[in-house]
Amino acid sequence: MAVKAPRTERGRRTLRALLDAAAEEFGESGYHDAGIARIATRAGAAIGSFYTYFDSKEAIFRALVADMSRQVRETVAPVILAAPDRLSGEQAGIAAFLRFVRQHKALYRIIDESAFVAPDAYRHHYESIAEGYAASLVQAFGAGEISEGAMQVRAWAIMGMNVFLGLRFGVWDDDADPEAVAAAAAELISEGLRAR
Amino acid sequence: MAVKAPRTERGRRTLRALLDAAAEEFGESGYHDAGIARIATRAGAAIGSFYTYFDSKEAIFRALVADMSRQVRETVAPVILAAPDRLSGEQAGIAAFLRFVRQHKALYRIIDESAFVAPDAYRHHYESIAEGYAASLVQAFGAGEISEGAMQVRAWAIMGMNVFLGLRFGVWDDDADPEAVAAAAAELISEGLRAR
DNA sequence: CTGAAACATGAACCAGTATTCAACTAGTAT
DNA sequence: ATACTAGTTGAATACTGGTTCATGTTTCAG
Repeated sequence: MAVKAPRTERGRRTLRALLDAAAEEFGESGYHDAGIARIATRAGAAIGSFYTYFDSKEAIFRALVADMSRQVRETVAPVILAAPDRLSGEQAGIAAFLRFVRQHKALYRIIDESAFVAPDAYRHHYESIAEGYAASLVQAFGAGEISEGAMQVRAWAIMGMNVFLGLRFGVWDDDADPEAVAAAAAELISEGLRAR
Repeated sequence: MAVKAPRTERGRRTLRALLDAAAEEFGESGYHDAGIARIATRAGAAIGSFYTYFDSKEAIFRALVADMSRQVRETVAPVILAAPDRLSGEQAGIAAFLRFVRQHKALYRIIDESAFVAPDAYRHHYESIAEGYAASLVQAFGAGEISEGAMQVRAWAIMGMNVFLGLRFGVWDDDADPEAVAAAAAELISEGLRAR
């Protein structure tokens, strides 16, 4: 088993501390330069305790990816769903995503790096988002809100947009106004570039 | 110096062979699992010869990123410029990019991984593309082809779309028709999602 | 209280691999 | 021909850092 479940309260605390410490360490140093010893130290635990809960460096990394994947979806999805229609939801979703990225830069890096450390986890993350996204596009089409088109392609295109905007205006640049970026992006998605 | 210039024809051949071998090795195994010894073997050279031309593993990786960054731009940019207008150029550009990715999956992976191995190189790659992209959008706006809007944001958004479509329909999925994907994406960029 | 299971500890181990280096060969200019 | 420079070689080195493990401590059910 990659991750061993603790049986006491003390164990749960240590496990939680290790996960939090790992998020910081991986986020700051990247997978390669992150060290088990440093993760343990950050968590106020010994190296041996690390191996009480995780089989390997990769195991804790995968656990983190799953954890964050869930966090992103649980943060953004409700915001989109709360909107009155798909297109206004778009803007709210992008803004929510940008704010999330700002507050969790480390986590964002980790998901990106999973493309190389744990490709299957990475793929699963984006495929599950794309699936939900495509489904909601189909629904919006049914409601007459959006035009006909290849929803799979659209879902991936919009996801890529979000990810790059998150990188550029969330991780790299702290000053840009998330709402303004989201507005420009949402307008692109809704109306396209063509002059009217 | 990170990369030492050869002084003879023989040296240039070896350097070239090492770069090609490194592209294969990094592409197949990723930065971490790639080995200098294996790169040298693939190139038909000795380990020592590797260090005749490159200071370190990271040095050859950076050299590759720069090399590929150039290749991508030199492949896609002319296709876009050859188009009669910005919007039809968009579709041609996406299709060209998808085809490029298919033919150079390894290279594509390397640029992506540079985000973690050589963040400055990664940033430089996308910033230089975004810059050219934004400039051409401004020009298209001047020509009355596209609407007003934040060109920086648009450039990054469209770049992100391309990258994700490249990943999903270029690297992961060989079967999808690049032209069809490009058409759907270009239509999204030009017209947006809104039903008319 | 008591014993067993869960948990904690960190020095030591060891595998993998980037890098060095001293001896050698090929090429070239004078 | 000679000498000098560029290029080649791969075993040995050096070092990093993930993982193991024997020993000690805490928790808690009965």
